[in-house]
Amino acid sequence: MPELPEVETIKNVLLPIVKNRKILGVEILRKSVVYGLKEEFIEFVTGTSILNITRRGKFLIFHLSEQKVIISHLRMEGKYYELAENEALSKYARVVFHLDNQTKLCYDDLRSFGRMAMSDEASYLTSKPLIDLGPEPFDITDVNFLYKQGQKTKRPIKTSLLSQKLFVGLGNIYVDEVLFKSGLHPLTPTKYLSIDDWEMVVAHSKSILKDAIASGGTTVKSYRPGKDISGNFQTQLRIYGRRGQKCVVCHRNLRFIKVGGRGTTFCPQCQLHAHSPLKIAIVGKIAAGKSTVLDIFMQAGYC
DNA sequence: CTTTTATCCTGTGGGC
DNA sequence: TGCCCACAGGATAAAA
Repeated sequence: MPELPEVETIKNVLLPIVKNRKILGVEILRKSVVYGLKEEFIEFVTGTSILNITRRGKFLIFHLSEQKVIISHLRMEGKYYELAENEALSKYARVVFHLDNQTKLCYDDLRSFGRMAMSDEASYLTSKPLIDLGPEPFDITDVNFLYKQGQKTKRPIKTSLLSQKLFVGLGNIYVDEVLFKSGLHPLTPTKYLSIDDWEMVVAHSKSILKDAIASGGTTVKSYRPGKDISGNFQTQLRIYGRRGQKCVVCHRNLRFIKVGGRGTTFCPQCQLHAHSPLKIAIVGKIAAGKSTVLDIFMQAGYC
């Protein structure tokens, strides 16, 4: 669900609400959401205070007293919100933190894909899962490492960008936006990207993510950064969710394919395959298989 | 080592 | 209406 701008927004909305609150108790309503033993987690958190909340990629980091840290990932549907102690929990509440001001911090997760893990200040950045993350997009000043890393794989560029290993923050929505703006076909083998391509990918990632943060994120389906708050970047999406429509730039029919199992919308005119011929002739007699071949090319998004 | 596949869950919407 | 299937913003462990 949430990508970098949504997690950043959630962090900003949540911090003033829970900062310096002491956690009096914890209820775990779905134990699979917490790594390790339920009792261990409750013991770990109870009695600590929430000193700060930060973000690393799409992970939320709760900094507690006693050098304790909770790493929280919302995956598709996770969300945090505060309720008064006497208010009823939602059907999808998975973890509830009881605070010292008659309120409770609720973690809701319809699909229960989200996870929370215990860690500490000394090691959370250098142990899994954060250890494998690439840099924050806003910290990138030199794209050379991306070019070098990219040379090693022929995986589709979209898959590489979603992996969070080159740099963090892009999910299925923003990666389609970035590739569209960069004029790159989502199936382009990563090794074919030039230094200039990487410059463009990084520049557009920064500007799109920055604009999305300024809009409070994108509200698709159920995302809410907080109670009664929703993002509105969805009005600025130029390619994501426009399946079946025409390109906002060239007015050709947009194409929808699967890349690494993820739904992908792109413009066949504005996003050409890098380093592939622009024209191919297919000749043959009737029933020789020309249209079959054409279908395969079209399926792959070459024409 | 890299890359692909299966999996964790629940709900919604389209087609028949 | 009911049923079945495809799809949904993500990451990870296991398998290949």
